Amino acid sequence: MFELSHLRCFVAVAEELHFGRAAARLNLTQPPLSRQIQLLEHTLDVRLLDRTSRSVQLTRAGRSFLPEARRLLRLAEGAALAARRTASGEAGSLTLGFTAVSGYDFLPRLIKRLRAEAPDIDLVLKEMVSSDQFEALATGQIDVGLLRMTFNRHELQAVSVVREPLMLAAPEDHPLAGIEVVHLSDLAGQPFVAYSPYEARYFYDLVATLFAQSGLAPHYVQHISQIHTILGLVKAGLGVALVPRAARHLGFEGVVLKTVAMEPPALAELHAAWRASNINPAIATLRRTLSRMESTESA
Amino acid sequence: MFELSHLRCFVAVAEELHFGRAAARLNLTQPPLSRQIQLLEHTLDVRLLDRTSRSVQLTRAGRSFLPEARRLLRLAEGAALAARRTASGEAGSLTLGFTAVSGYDFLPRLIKRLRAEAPDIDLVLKEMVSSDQFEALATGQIDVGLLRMTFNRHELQAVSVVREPLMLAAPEDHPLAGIEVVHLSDLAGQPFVAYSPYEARYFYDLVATLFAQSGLAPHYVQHISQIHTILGLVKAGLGVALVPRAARHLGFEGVVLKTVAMEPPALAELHAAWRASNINPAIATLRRTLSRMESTESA
DNA sequence: TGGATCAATGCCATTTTTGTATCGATGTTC
DNA sequence: GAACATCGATACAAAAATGGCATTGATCCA
Repeated sequence: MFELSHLRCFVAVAEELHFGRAAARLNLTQPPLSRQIQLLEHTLDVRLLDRTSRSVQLTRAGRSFLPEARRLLRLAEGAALAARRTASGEAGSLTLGFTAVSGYDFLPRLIKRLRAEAPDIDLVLKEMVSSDQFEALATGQIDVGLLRMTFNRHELQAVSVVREPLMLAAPEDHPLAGIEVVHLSDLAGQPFVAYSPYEARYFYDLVATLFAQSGLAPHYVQHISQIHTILGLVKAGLGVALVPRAARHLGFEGVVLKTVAMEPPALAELHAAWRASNINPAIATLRRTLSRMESTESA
Repeated sequence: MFELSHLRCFVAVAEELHFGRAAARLNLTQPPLSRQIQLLEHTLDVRLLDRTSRSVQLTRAGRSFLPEARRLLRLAEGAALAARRTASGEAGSLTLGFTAVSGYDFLPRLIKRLRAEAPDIDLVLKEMVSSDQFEALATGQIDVGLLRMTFNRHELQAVSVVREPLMLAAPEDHPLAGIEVVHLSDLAGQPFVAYSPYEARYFYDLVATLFAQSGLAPHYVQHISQIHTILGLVKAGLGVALVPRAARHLGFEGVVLKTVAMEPPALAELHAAWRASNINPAIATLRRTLSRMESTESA
């Protein structure tokens, strides 16, 4: 497997397209640089550069690899900086992670309440997908996450803050748009804009389970991670989709949302979660706000 | 600077919390493993693990570094795989990158047209920020990007597809919500929900330039990358914001959009761009669709 | 108190990396 | 066409890095 130093060599040659100048830039001589590139290519089993005694050109694979290499080097530098910053100890406030969908309605409501009840809490907001939030909670990068729980995580405490049904999203001129209440069987054979199994795993599973239990096999036409993009594709006529009810707060033009009759209803659940061992006092304040929201408001 | 092999050592020890077992896992003996960890710590100038002869514990910095280390290792593996896949040559269709905002209106319209005019084009959609699209265009990962041009890129060909003014987003119960046409001077002193200088660089610069030219210094309260999240925070009362007119297609509940009087108007411009040397014939088809949209439709 | 466990350190052998010198290929000039 | 310059690859030797064995020091348990 390659090392980051190999990537540095590759990036230098790829940018200079000249082994001598690249070597000078790395404070090496040309022969070891030549050998490092060969090592890298051997490790990958991919030719990254076509070279003669007179010219160096990136192959197609080399051109594809270059931004990846740069990205890895950049992330490595960032990781080193972040480690030093963490070690130096920086005072925190309350860092709140949140998913995109929670930003449509729940987050605004939470923030409004929090500002009214605890105006001295300094809030830092970080949008990230639920899987990234789990890691960020474990490491203390965020204090609280608004996320989708996929299975029991005993190191976290969590409360359910939103339970909402899925609704059908259809173009406003779609046959199903005129029906008051849609049945799952109405979706049979419809082109379907689906969730990405990687980046929107929670919703992908929720919908897949629903279809499996109903014996439906819709025709998937795209896999997308973001709700607003899904609504855009529905608007464009690519198909219909099932989206959490919170999407109605977007008021996406050209798309109608329809109640779907299901028993039991497929509910999308949003949790607020924090690490039990996190001693940040602002978490207790947030928890009180959350419990007051639960008892007085519904999604 | 550290190497990926150092990260492998660290991850093994961090997961095992025992140098002997971690060493066995790496097919090493314990002493060199101990030294590699010391090297890594020395390189970072950060203590990652507190250890006695009896126990190994992650420090706070170590806990923060662990997911970064894992991520780097994962990305490195992915980069190797991707390089091999590229080298083996895979036939493509038309891969289209697009920004989140273009997903609100332009992309759905484009897709609708394209499906009508060229139904045999197999479209692969990838949402990514403009800076990532530039890299993806250069490497052939996407054929065409819907993106914000930040400066002239002579290796790309581009056409402007949307030019839209910024509008003021305010909570519907805000004093400015009742005014028909807002002036920039009305924004003086207002809490302002701003764009992230990293992830929404184009809009950050556009707004910053506008304020600098108008001699305004608003009070920034948050830096956010996604428009719909900005609208959510505006709804929550954190402040007002300037958003591209396309946001009106959202009809975001609780937020009103107001025309802002400016001369010259600050226009947000979206381009379709492709690499001049990309010979994918589907690009020509897309270009024809784009030129027809330009002559018959406006944003 | 003695024995077991486990991370750190010392010393040495092995492996890897780097630099110098040279070779082979290619392009330019006369 | 020959001579020269340029530039990546290869050979050889020296320097640096890595891994293993043996040992030390600290801690825990019976």
